[in-house]
Amino acid sequence: MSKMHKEHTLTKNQQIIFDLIDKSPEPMKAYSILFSVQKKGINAPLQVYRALDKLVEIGKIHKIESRNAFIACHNSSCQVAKATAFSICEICEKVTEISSTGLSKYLTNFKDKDGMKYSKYNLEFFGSCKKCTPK
Amino acid sequence: MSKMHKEHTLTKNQQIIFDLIDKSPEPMKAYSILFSVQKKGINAPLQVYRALDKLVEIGKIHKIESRNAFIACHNSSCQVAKATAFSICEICEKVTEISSTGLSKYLTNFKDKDGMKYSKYNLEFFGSCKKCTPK
DNA sequence: ATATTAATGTTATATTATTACACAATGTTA
DNA sequence: TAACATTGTGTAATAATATAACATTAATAT
Repeated sequence: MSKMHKEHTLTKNQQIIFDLIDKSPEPMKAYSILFSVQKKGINAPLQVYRALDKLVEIGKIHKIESRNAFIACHNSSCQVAKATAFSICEICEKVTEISSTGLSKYLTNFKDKDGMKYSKYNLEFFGSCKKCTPK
Repeated sequence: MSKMHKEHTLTKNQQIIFDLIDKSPEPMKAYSILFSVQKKGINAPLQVYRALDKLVEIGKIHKIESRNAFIACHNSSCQVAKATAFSICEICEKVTEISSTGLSKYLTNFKDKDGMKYSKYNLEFFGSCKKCTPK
């Protein structure tokens, strides 16, 4: 039992769409996914959005909110999408999921002064990646 | 010189739209802003989006990415929109800007293991606010 | 004054996402 | 296994969010 979260058997549409996102080196947008899977019989936006919703829900993919795009989860410690952090290069748009135990501990334990109970967070860092930063 | 950021003189459209957002108890969406300001001579989406872009740029308002909505900045320490954190109640959709020196210090100084240089971050916490949390 | 930059007004269009409805597959559970 | 509930599918239509392109005007800088 090394997996952090329950295995879900993906349905056909979910599997097709997950595989596509998982293989993509960059975040994918819903309509670009749609165009890519039309040869596989997925014809309508809703079919894509439904699969995306489910995949996000079970933590197989994450939505990059500032980009309206989706990437596969490569971080077993981001317990079912409850605690996500990304770095985003504003030059080349490369997005990387951050897996820092320190960061996730800090944020998971963070309490605001209003005593609000948090069940989830999403953090997006912006900057320029190593490649795009002039020496 | 108590202000954290340079004063910008807002243009007419910018001022109208800022005032509206500033008075709103909840985040406002672009098209709801558009409907509200049509009596004041702002007729087209682009006029709203242009003002919003500028207001975000100078730090007078922030965009809540997960909601596609905008709130006025009430946090002098969020240096021109470079470092923003919000708490979002998933029940009543109340959004509050978090001003925690500890949090902003921690995140501003955070370095990932790829050595990426960050110039900005946005953090959104989700949960249920005091009002919406059953005792 | 004139060059430059920033903002405006307008039309059209692109992109992102959801509603509504009918039906099929799968999973309980009695 | 029959009945029921739940989840997923397919399709059409439409809503909601955001930008492109172009002409013009206002503000700022030299």
